[in-house]
Amino acid sequence: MGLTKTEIFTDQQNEISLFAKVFGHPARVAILQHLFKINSCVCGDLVNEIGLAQPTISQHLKELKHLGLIKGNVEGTSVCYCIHKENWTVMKTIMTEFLNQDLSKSQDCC
Amino acid sequence: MGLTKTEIFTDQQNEISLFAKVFGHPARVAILQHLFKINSCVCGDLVNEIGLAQPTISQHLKELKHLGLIKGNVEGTSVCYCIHKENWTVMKTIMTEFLNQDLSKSQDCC
DNA sequence: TTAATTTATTGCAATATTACGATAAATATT
DNA sequence: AATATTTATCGTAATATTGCAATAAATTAA
Repeated sequence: MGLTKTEIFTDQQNEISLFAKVFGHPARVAILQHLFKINSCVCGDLVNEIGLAQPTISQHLKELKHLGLIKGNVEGTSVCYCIHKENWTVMKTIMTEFLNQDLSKSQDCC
Repeated sequence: MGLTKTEIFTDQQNEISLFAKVFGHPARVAILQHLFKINSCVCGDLVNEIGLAQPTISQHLKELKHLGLIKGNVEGTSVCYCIHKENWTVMKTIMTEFLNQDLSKSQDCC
C-alpha cells in the first residue's frame, strides 16, 4: 500500500489533487510567490531567498516545471524561471471551480 | 530529513500549503465534492460512493475534520458529515488570493 | 585549456502518507 | 443482556516525500 488508487477517481478529481499537491509544500508556495513578486525572472536567487539547499530548490523547481506552472530559460550558466502564464490560468480555472462549489445548497447537518 | 522545514516560511505560506495538502489526494477531493452535491449530509455512504475501505475513508474524513473543512454529527450508530461553511469560506479566501496573484506584472523570461 | 560559476542529478537517510485487516467503541435492536 | 450496525483506532506494510552531501554537466572567464 501507500499507493494512491488514482484509477477509481475521475480525471478531474485526479487533476485537482495533482495541482493541490504541488501547492502542498511551503517552499513551492514561496517560490511561486517570489516569481510573481519580482518583475524580472529570478533564478538561483531563490536559493538565497528561501533557506533551503540548492539541490532541494532545484527539485522543487523541477516539480513545478513538470506540472507546467513555471518555465525555465537557460541564460549562460544560470537558469531563469518564471510563471507559465497560460498554464497558470488554466490551473486557476480548475481550482477555482472546485473552491467555488455552491455552499447555499448544502444543508448543515450538525 | 523527510521533514518539512516549516519554521523558515511565513504563517501564510504554511497555511496555504496545509490547505493545499489536504486537497492533494483525490479521495478527499471526491469526499468534498460529494458533500457539496447532496443536500442532506451523507455518512458511511461515502465508503460505497468512493471505492476505498472504511478505515481509509474514516482516516481521510479525520484529516478534513482536523483542518476544519467538514464537521461530523453523531446520529445513532452513524455519523453525518457536512461542509463547515464558515471555515470553507475562510479557506477559499486564502486560496483564491494565492491563485489570483497578478499575472500582468510578471514578465515572461523564456 | 583550466578554473570558476551555476544548475541538475544521484544516492541516501529520515519522515510522511496511503491503504487496509483486525479490532475496539458506541449506539440501536431484539 | 446479547446481537447487529456503524464508525474510529491500532498496527503494519508499501510507497512517497523531503532534504542534503557529493558530484556531474554545462557554460563562462581567465
